[in-house]
Amino acid sequence: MKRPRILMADDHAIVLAGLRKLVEAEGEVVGMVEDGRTLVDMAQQLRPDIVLLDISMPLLNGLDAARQLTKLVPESKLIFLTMHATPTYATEAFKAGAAGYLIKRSAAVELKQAIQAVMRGQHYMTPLITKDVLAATLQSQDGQPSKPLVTSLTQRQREVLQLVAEGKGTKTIASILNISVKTVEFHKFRIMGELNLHSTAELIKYAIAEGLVSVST
Amino acid sequence: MKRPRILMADDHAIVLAGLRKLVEAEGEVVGMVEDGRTLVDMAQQLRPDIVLLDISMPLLNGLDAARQLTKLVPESKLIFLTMHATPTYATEAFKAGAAGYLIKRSAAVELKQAIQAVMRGQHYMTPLITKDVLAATLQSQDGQPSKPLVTSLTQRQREVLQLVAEGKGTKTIASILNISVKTVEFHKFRIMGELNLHSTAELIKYAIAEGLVSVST
DNA sequence: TGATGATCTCAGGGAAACCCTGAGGTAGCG
DNA sequence: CGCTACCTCAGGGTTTCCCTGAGATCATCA
Repeated sequence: MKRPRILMADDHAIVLAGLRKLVEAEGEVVGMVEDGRTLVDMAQQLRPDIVLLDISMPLLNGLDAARQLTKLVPESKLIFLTMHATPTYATEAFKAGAAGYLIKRSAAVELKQAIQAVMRGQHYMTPLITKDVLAATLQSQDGQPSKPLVTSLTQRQREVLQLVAEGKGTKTIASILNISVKTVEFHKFRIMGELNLHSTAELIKYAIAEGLVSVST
Repeated sequence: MKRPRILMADDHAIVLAGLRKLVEAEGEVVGMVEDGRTLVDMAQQLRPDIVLLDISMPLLNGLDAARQLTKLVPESKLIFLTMHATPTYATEAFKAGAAGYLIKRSAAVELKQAIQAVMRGQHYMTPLITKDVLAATLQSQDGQPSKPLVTSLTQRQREVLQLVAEGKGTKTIASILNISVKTVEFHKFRIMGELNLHSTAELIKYAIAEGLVSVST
């Protein structure tokens, strides 16, 4: 197989230098950039086989950079390597034209697998989040597949979730909503099943991430 | 100069693997771990010359790990390598016994400089934030020291709080810390009293606001 | 119209956590 | 030495957690 020419983009310079050592085992690193705008410029000049990029970058974020690159340099395969492990970011990445999605918690060997997969014309997603991504897409077949998962909850479930995240006890929530404690417990149970969460702590962090409640209170 | 034995800690596996390649040019990498608690264990066994560690790590954050390591393995020099570029974290790190502080935006060459500096018994701080650190120090001379961190809690209380906020159950926390469930409950009780909080939900939001844990994980 | 699916409602019940009180052990310090 | 701070743990009543089963309502669809 042809040795791919690779352009790398990450705003963490020291991390980028380290990753280069790993990537050099799989291909030729033709450039390294530290912001999205420079990435778009360099990609047009270098026309690399693979662009390895982060999402969080100055001047232009990785998702918007990807949307431009799919039009400007359609022959380059895009592989995201980011700390974001949420299904929302992953689906956005693929909608933006990505061929691969890794997270920084992924094992180093996944980098090799992803590069080889996209060079074969295949897609690659880190197994660490495939389950969540599938769950998210299945639940939103009709509507936009990239909306936050909170929309898959019912009205009542969102009410309960917010009160839980605000620190209200089960009994308090029951009296606020004029339902029994058992019903509140049931809603929490269903919410956790729906979102694939397994503790009240995760429930609260989810509500915070979705903006249902604020941390400053 | 003696070739230093280095232990590395970062919860981003793929980043860690890349950094290893850089570090191997400066010393012998004797181990790599992905959480703070394993770091403390391994450091006691390996007694490395240098510990290169992140702040954000599961089970035990890097700052608390450093506080333990300065007592348990005082001969090991601690170099932080983190994405946190705020003076607060940097000063906390040095108060916790660090000999070096880098951020992930630092240039790769700084890694070499930091390692060599601490091996000579000197300290190293990335020039990217020295100005801010000095400004913060001067500002805190006259007025109150600006410290939003969880310093009012004891070491043990912070450990429990982090695990609670990570979504671990009381029984799980007890086994991780090798103490009884009752002791874990007691710590939570004292933490809530100390912080004037009244539910696990508020506890979690507090930990998030203080940066003990991240919502995106 | 009857069937179906989605939702809300609630109970049972064992396990676990919550909340508080009391109390012993250890380390540092004046 | 006494004092303080901290960690440790038990007891025990109350509450919540987690899951299963089940009836009621309502909109939609065949």
